[in-house]
Amino acid sequence: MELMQLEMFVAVVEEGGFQKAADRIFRTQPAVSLALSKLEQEVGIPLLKREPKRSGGLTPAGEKLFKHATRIIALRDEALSLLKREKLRR
Amino acid sequence: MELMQLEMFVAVVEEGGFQKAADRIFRTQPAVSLALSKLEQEVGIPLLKREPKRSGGLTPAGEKLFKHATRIIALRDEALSLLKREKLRR
DNA sequence: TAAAAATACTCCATAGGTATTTTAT
DNA sequence: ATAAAATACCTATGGAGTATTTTTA
Repeated sequence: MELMQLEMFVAVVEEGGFQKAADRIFRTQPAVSLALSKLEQEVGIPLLKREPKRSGGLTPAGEKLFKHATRIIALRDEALSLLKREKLRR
Repeated sequence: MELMQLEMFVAVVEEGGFQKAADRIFRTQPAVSLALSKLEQEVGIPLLKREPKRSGGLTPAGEKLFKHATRIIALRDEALSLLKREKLRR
């Protein structure tokens, strides 16, 4: 599990689709598809309900991961902005 | 910035050295050294005071990142264990 | 049948290992 | 002199792109 995977996962959920998620994070749809397949394989349980046309649904496991993922990403962003400030300080 | 880098960073701080950190996370000392150099390069500011013999010191930026990194890693571990439980549930 | 996701394939970047050198006490 | 980190070098893995196929509402 890596931050980029979590960021992709969050993007898919929030944007409601792989292509839109890909656009948001400057990647391609197959890259997102592959990364999420791999994440699901790693954790050993499906996270997304995949259905063309009406997509973006989460499994129960997906719901749980989503809550944590958003907090993790937020903490990372907070850390990055702290470091950016620290960098300017000198 | 990726979770593995943060995990290595936390390990170095907690273990007080690169070699011991490497042992803890099943990597080699050069792998840890390189990963942390890259992390510092990414954030644009030194995180560790590097001195052979007496190592493990943190810069002010390093202190700040450490606090966030431990929380991020803890959240990840929490998510993983939730998912593991969810997996067993079926 | 048309949208969205998955697959096939190719290529390149890089993460990681072994071996060695450098550094500071 | 010695313990620890950095560097050099090489290889293999996999991440990402383009093109295409599959899926299901």
